[in-house]
Amino acid sequence: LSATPDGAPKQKWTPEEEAALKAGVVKHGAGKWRTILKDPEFSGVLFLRSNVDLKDKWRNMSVMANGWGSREKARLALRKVPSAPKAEENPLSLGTAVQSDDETVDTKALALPSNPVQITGSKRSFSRYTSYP
Amino acid sequence: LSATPDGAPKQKWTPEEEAALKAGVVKHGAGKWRTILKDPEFSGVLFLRSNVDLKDKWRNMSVMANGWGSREKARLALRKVPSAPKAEENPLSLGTAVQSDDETVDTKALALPSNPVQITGSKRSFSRYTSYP
DNA sequence: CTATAGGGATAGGGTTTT
DNA sequence: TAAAACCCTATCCCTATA
Repeated sequence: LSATPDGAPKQKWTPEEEAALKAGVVKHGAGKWRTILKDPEFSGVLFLRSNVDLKDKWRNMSVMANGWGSREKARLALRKVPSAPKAEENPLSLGTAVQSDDETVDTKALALPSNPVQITGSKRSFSRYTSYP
Repeated sequence: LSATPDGAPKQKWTPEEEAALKAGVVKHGAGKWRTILKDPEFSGVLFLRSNVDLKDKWRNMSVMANGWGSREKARLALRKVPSAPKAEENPLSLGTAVQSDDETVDTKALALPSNPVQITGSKRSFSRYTSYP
């Protein structure tokens, strides 16, 4: 029960903030976190979030929209397989009634409108093998 | 993975590339990024990197050479010892010759004349209601 | 115009709390 | 256990300067 000495009381995202984030992504594109933050249209709502916060929140929202935890599953699957005994957890999805109260957090169209971010092409843009640990 | 806006997921530096960069610095000097890149001795390994990439990587390596293991140090210092020790080794796999490295990543002769990098990473972590200028 | 240095933003892995 | 919020930092981008 040792709470962190100070500093980070964990700020939960409000529906207004989530809506502003989504609107910002629609307007400026995913990845333009600082731009979204400086936009006076959203800065009033997101003024206590950082650009990294926006990025993190968007990732969480995207993970939920994209099937089911692709990242965690993949990493856990590649963990050391200690031939663990099974039969202890059976994830029955109960009570996952997603109720949209007022602001429908529609996690459907997380498509970003392809930013006009095109570099002058002076650098290599082709990755031969994109492999990371 | 996800649809990358530009097509540059991220190119992690391989040990071979790091070794080539260090050898290039030894041969041509730090700051001669373009020269290192054009050297046929290293261009075969660093052909996907730009001179700016070399500069950035060298900066990062220099920072690591100094005392900046904040993550490791801090975490290890505050590490709590669990009462139930976990199995770290898995003696199932046999004959797995674990080779850690082929070239000792010697971070010794990073001739950098005192680079006092102090990032003002202070973020406002105030409560919910903060006045905005 | 080209190259480097430096500041700053982003991406992704990791950690803590719920 | 998983999920949400947050942290850490390698990599990448932008701009000023020589």
